[in-house]
Amino acid sequence: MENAYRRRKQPELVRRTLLDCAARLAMEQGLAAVTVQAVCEAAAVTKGAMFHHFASKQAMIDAVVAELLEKLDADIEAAMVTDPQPYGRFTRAYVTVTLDDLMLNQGSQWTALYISSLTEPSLRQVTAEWFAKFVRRHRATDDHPTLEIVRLAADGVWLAGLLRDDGGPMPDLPALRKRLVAMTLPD
Amino acid sequence: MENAYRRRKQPELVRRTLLDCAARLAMEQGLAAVTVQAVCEAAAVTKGAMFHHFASKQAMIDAVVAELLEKLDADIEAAMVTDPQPYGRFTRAYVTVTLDDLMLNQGSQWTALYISSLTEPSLRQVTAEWFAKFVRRHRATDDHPTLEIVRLAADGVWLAGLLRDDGGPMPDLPALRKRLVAMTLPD
DNA sequence: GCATACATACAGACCGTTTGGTATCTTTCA
DNA sequence: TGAAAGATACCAAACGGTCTGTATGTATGC
Repeated sequence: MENAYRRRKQPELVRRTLLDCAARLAMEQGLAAVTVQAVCEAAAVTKGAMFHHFASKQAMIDAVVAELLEKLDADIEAAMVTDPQPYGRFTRAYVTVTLDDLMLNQGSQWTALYISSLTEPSLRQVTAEWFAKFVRRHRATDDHPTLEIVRLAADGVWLAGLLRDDGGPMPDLPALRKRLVAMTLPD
Repeated sequence: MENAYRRRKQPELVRRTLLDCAARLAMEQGLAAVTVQAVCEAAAVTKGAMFHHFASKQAMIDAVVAELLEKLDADIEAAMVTDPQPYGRFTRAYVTVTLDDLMLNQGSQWTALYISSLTEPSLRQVTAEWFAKFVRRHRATDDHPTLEIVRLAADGVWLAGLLRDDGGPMPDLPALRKRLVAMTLPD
């Protein structure tokens, strides 16, 4: 994004870059590090540009979280369509998507941001609704107490992933995934 | 804490009040709301007083988190000494302390703060070490994969507790507690 | 009377946001 | 077809506010 002033205009790219930089900052240094200045500096644009694309800083952060939830949405949906077994289908998808993300990209790309969206009161409601939507939608196939425990455990893995880089204990993910998935299958 | 200037000096009380107010702010409005000004205002003392008791804002927050972890420590230890069954003793204590806290005080007193201590990079390491300490210490009795799943599920309940007030789905805690504890017992 | 426990006042940095201007892009219409 | 006109994209600078932290003053407690 060099020589930004006189270059060709590329609004879509700038917007994307801003969102990506904001997400990266939140993940690597916490939500507190997501200042307008820091994001713009990382994206190599000025604050004016940022405020052209987003009405406020909060609007930008909201957009980041919304994108994150949409991505999770899509991943879960994709995992579900290939699953022939109805019982526990959503729970299985939830587990696989969660653990696979942690296993694939070392840096646990979304974890910190996702958890951050829970601590910030302004973002809590969005995530709460997103989550409630799923539970409501799949009540018919995923209502068993054991399945709930599996989902809660998957959430717990998110947290463990946060501490991973700081010497926190990290479970054997492949084995854990296997075991959790097994728990979602009917006896 | 009225008439602060000419009242009797009570350093211990002031320190306590500051810590309590900082914790309350973090729990109710998120860690971002914990500014020196806001804490001092809530405690009805001046910044001078606060900086007399704590070397920096970060030192104060560290103290809050340290207290929280100490409290958890004590609660877990207390739950363990009354447990005759060695196998899974720590995991059982972890589950009961976690869920009982959420069940007892509606507002999930510590949840938000605890999660914040995971999100904020400056606090992560302390919590990671605290957690690793436990796992290390009780490896002999709590190393089974099922026990790990139970602990992860308990962590997941922390997260669910965060979303509770915003309409997020909340599990039936007494039933869940029963079921998780049952999973920690040898067959 | 000296250390401790505060209050007061202030400094300097950084925050999100606004403003005003200058590019580039797109549409319109002669 | 192309030039004028308007909309959009972006920069640069500055504003008011709030942030943490410091320096200094003043009371209390032993």
